[in-house]
Parts: sequence; C-alpha cells; structure tokens
Amino acid sequence: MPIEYKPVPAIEKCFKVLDLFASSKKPLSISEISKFLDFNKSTVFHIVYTLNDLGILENGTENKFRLGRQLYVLGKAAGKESELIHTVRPYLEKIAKETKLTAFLGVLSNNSVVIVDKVDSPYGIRVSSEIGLSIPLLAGAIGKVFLSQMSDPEVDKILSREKLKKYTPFSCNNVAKYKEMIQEVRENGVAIDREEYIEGIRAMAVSLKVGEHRLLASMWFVGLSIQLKDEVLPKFLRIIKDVAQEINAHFV
Amino acid sequence: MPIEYKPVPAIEKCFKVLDLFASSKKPLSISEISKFLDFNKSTVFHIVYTLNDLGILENGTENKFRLGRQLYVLGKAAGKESELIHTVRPYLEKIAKETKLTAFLGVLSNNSVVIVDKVDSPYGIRVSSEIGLSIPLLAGAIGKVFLSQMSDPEVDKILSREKLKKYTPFSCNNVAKYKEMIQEVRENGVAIDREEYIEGIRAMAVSLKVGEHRLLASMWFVGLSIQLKDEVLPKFLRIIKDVAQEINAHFV
DNA sequence: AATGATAGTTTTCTCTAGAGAACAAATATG
DNA sequence: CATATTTGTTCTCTAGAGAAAACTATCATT
Repeated sequence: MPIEYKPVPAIEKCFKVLDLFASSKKPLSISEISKFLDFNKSTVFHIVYTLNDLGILENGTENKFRLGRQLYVLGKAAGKESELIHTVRPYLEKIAKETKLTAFLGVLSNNSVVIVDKVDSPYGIRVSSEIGLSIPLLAGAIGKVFLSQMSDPEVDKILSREKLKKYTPFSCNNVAKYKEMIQEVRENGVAIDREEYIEGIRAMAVSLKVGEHRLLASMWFVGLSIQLKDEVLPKFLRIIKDVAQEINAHFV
Repeated sequence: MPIEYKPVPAIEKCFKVLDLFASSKKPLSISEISKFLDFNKSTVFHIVYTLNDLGILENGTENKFRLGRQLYVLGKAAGKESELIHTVRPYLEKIAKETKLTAFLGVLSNNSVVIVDKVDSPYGIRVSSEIGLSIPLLAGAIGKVFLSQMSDPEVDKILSREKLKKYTPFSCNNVAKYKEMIQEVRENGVAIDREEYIEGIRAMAVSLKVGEHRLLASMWFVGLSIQLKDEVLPKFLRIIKDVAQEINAHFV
C-alpha cells in the first residue's frame, strides 16, 4: 500500500462526469457538464468524446449524451464482484425475511447516500427507492446514523451548510435537538426514524465500516409504522446491531 | 460532431483496465494488469489506486483488486438509460413470449460478442449465458450474422486469425463452406444455428445497426431443437426480420 | 434582418503526467 | 540459508494534456 501517491486527474474528472450523468437522469450537453462541474469546455469535450468512442457514453439527441451500454456491462460485472455487496447481501436477505421490512445498503457519496443494494420486503409493500438512487443525507434514520460516525466539527459543518427539512410533522429541524439525537445514536449504536421522513413509514439504521479504508456505509430497514411498533423495536434493533458487528468484524 | 479530436489516453487506459477486470472474473494485481495490457507498472499503479479511491475498484486480498460497488452503481444507472437496451428490450420480450425462446442482444467487442441484454424464455429452460458474458465470435448463428455484415477482406482476416472450432458434429470447420454460409446470410438476412454450437440447441440470429455510428449488434433467439423445427422456422424468421427492420429504422 | 449570447470546436502553450529507471520488499529457487 | 527473480513503490524528466483563448456555428432577442 503506498504511503501517498498522486491520483490521475483525467480519471477523477472522468468519473465526476459519469456521476453527474448518473444523478442527472437526463441527457447532458458539453456546456451543461462544464457548468455543473466547473470544468473547462475543452476538457469536457475531450472527456466526453473519448467516453463516447468507448461506448461508456453514447450520443442521444444532437449534442447531448447519455450513459452507454458498455458502462452497463461493466456495472453488471462489478455487481457480481463487489465484496461489499457480496458480504452484506445475505444479511439483508436474512433480516428482510425475519422482519418483513425492506432492506437497504448504502454508502456516503457527495453529501448524499447512494443505495447500492436493496432487498424487497416479502410483506408486499414496495418502497420507491431503487439501486443507484441518492437520498438526502439529513433524511430520517440515515442522516443520524452517518452523522453519528463523524466528529462534532464535521457535524457542525454539515448542519451549517444544509438545512434540516420538515419532511413530516415529526421531523426535527431544531439543530440543537438534532445533535442530541445524534449523540443518542452514538450511545445506542442504532438510529430510528419514527415517521420523520415519510408519514406512515418507520425505519431503523445501523452504520457499517467496510473495506480497507473503513468506509462509511449503512444498512437500514424500512416498513409501515405498524410493522415497526415500539413493542418489536428492541428485538429488531438487537438483530441489526448483532449483524452490524458481524459484518464489521469481517472487514477488520 | 468533431471532425477529429485527440482522445484522452488516461481514460482509454482506465477502461482497458476495467474491461480486463470484467473479463478476468478474478482479482488482479498491478503486475498482472501490466503484463496483460502491456502498460508500464507505474502507469497501472496510478490508474489502479485512483480507481480504488473512487470506489470503482476495491482492494480484495492483499495487493489484488476487484471491480467495486461504485462501478456497479454507475452500471445500474447506465442500464436504465442506454438507448440501445431501451429500444430493443420490448422487442426481445415480445419475441421471447411469442416464440418461447430465450432472447439475447449483443454487441461486437474485441473479436467476441458481449451479451448486453437477455430475456429468459417463459418455456422454462435456462440458457447459461448471462449479461456481460462474452461469446466466441465464430460460434453458432452469431458468427455468421456478424461476419455477414463485414467485407470479404475483413472476413478473410478473421478466418485466418481464428480457427473454426468443431463444437458439435454439426459444426462447420471448412473455411470455404463457412464462407458460403455467410453469403447465404447476406442474401437471407438471418442466420440459423442447427446444433452447430451446442448439441440439442438451435438458434436464429439477425443483425442490427444501431446508434450514431451504425454499430454492429445482433439479437438472437435460442431454444431446444424441438422448439425450432424446420416447420416453424419460416414463421419465426419472418418475425425477427420484421422486427430487425423496425429497430434499424428507429436508428436511422 | 441585424445583433448579441450561447454552445461547440480548434489551436496554442505551459505545467504536469506517464514511462523509464532505480530502489525496497517479498517470494521463489537451488 | 543464500541468491535470484518478481512485485510494488518512488523518483525523475521529457513529451504531452488541460486550460485559456480564439474561432465558428447556432439560437435568441430586438
């Protein structure tokens, strides 16, 4: 492992462009990309046409590009290989089966959480969050769980930059109170969302530290409030805490 | 559209590395990549660690890398966007339903055919070919259909470089005879595989010309020989030829 | 229709990245 | 155990890439 090394700027820029396409969900022009990413038009031009030639991007309508099939093929291969997904997936399936909740695995990426895997609930309800989607960092259980793994200065920085939104009447948008909730998560090891993000929906989340760099990830479980009544919470929370410990041990 | 432009070498190298991982199916070290791709170790080193930091690759066992979850996420997004897949998918589904065959969509890539989409047969048999997999170019119906779209010199070049394999007793490994078959496909517009690649399995294939650069693709349909008896072939061939024309018209 | 603004493309030049060499560490062989 | 080979990492320098500027084409506004 290198002590330090110099990253390749063209590759970093290239994947920033691809990330923009992934989150944009619509075709983008050279000028749009240049503006969004604050890259020189000439730089974007060369990156985009290189990727176009490789099939990673493809020309949609005139002068607009979209993600291409070659990226899809690579992503398929990656899905089969990713250690994180392979390791965590069986646990998501087990807990989804046991709790009848919808299970998610996500990682922190650019101040939002990206869903990298998902196991639907056998219960029959379908939560409208798909793999690849980004969720706001400060939404529901996820926000608390990720911020609980950060230092106080990092938490302060994020809370000064992003407003706590009142998604439902139960949402907390008082910064001091929110910090108290984060402190509780630090102590308990789990975060609970009691209809703070979507009315009628509850969730519980736990943080994971995965891979060589102990990267922050989280798995969270979502269901109707009647599925996550206070009576069953202790049992479910025990399950996900135990599993989190098992997963974290795997990556040590 | 530029008259000509200079591609970004770092990006080209980067995706050659990722393609190698996708086809390799196992973790690779810096030296292995360097040898396979004939890249300098220092170059590979910097590419690999840059991709590692971005989550596109991740460290598996010590000093070996694998495809990472961030690539999987991008690939998922790409799958939702790819015009080729979006355009052709409904036809594959329709024909799979109508014919009870397993339907594939593939593109030519580095002298083999990569499966980019697949619709399983409602009939119940499962063909063991998954999205992302490569199939030898000169295998069954696919080979004939792709070579039928190439010039005679290109065909000669490929046939001099790669041997015609005797996969089954029905396989043709006589070059002159194979060329006659290719000529037939040129005339008929479809290729048929009568147990030439896998015994007991028949297939029919048609070529597509898609995207701005009229890239070569193909869709093919595979089933048990009893599903593709000579009696039903004319009807099925008519269906896939009509659909191919419809798809090709979409990309003009 | 004329003018201004925006987007895409090309050219040029300076700063930097890729390849080669050297070095350190790990592994294989005798 | 000693030596040779291979792999990974770091350093250096020259050829080349990224950004700026200029140019061309298209679109929007008056």
